[in-house]
Amino acid sequence: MTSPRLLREFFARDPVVLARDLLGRVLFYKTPEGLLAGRIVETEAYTGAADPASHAFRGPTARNAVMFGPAGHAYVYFTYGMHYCLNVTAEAPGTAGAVLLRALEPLAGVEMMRARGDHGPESRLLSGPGKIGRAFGLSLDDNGRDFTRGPLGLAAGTPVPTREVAISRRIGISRAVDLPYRFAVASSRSVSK
DNA sequence: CCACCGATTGCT
DNA sequence: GCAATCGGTGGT
Repeated sequence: MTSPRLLREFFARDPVVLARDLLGRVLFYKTPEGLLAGRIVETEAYTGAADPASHAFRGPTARNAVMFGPAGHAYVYFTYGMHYCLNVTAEAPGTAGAVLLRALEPLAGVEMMRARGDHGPESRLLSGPGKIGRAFGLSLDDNGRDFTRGPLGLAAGTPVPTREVAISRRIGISRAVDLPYRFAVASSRSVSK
């Protein structure tokens, strides 16, 4: 997981496969104020035309444009009037696909995360997609960032064995509710509720 | 142009 | 169980 080219290949796959493979890897964000990082413990896959729950289901729009671009870029969307959620794009250009990062275990920058207002237990600072957006200070300015270059990126981390992976239905959606596209590290206290 | 509603969270 | 809070989306 070092060269931009190898990273690009890693991301440019079926988002369902990518969502599983992202577990255990490390998401980092090098901000001017310091390093933020977390171990990925919960993800969800969203595909395109075949997935009614995906923002890309009805085709390209201004909001979902990066989902149709090259893999390995941040798709950040604003929802419920207050939350910013982070995805990493998948698939080849022209084909929509993304993985929603739903929960991380904090590894670095806990002070900075707390400074943004969450005073709960450390293990719960990043235990939900909206909480990741808040703790990392994400906004629409981050939409489209290249994970293979910029301050936002992925480090190898440690592999998660199959017996530790819990596969289930996606959370908070009203369509395509039966697809087993959610992946979580069973033993982690940081998985969303 | 307008009305609806969401890939959420936290409090009652 | 439900309010907060607002821009994207789709229909008129």
